[in-house]
Amino acid sequence: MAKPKYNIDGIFHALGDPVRRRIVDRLTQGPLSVSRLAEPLDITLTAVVQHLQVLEENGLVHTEKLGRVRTCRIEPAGFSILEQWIRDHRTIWERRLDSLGELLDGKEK
Amino acid sequence: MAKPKYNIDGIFHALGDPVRRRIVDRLTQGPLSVSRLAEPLDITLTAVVQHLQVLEENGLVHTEKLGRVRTCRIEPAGFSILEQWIRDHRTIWERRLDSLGELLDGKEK
DNA sequence: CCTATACTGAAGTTGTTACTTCAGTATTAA
DNA sequence: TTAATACTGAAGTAACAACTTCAGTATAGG
Repeated sequence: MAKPKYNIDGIFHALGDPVRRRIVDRLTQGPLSVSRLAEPLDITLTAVVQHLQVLEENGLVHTEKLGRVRTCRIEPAGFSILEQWIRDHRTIWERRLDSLGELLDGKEK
Repeated sequence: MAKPKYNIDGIFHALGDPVRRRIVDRLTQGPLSVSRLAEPLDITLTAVVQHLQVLEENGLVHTEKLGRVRTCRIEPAGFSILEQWIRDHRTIWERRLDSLGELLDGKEK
């Protein structure tokens, strides 16, 4: 599959899709094959593979094929880039976090 | 303008666009009017307003109109949701951050 | 060997997104 | 009161994104 680009643009884009975030969520509980990953998602295997490509291109997931099974696992690189972006920007909005408590309480995850 | 939704889906989508991130970057240095914001971006004013709508709908920017000028500033709410998402997921990939140093060194911002 | 499994790749469809143009409406300033 | 400024809104276009179908290929098991 394609090599990771590690740019913040693609990382935001990759994580902006709910299916891809769901894939990421499931992978945080351990590695899975493509077809195991696809089971609970009601889209075709092909679509899952396409999502995995996006995730892998952006350094969020790493996959490796052994025999006929491709195993997928979380790749921390992309997440670190994202975390770094947040860190770089946090100081600025932190100043205005004073009256934010009530907002966070009513948030959705 | 539209009211913020505060969902992680829209927040990732909003920040996935380089023009919108550039707007955010500029606003972290202080509030600006729509036309001042538009100056360095070589797209139409209308396009800038559309980007601002996306940012505002997702709680990343707040705008307020006084007279004929709409002033835009950073809104911490959306960023906090994002930060929370990262926090919720970080522990999982942290375990695999061992051999990551070299990756982060060669990264682009 | 033969069949099932686990993907892979190309190509097409549909909806969404980023952008444009153009024609407005308020404000402010002269 | 006129003209410039600062947006606003509707409508259209082009590119892209998410998905599908279908027709493969490679491996594993019986």
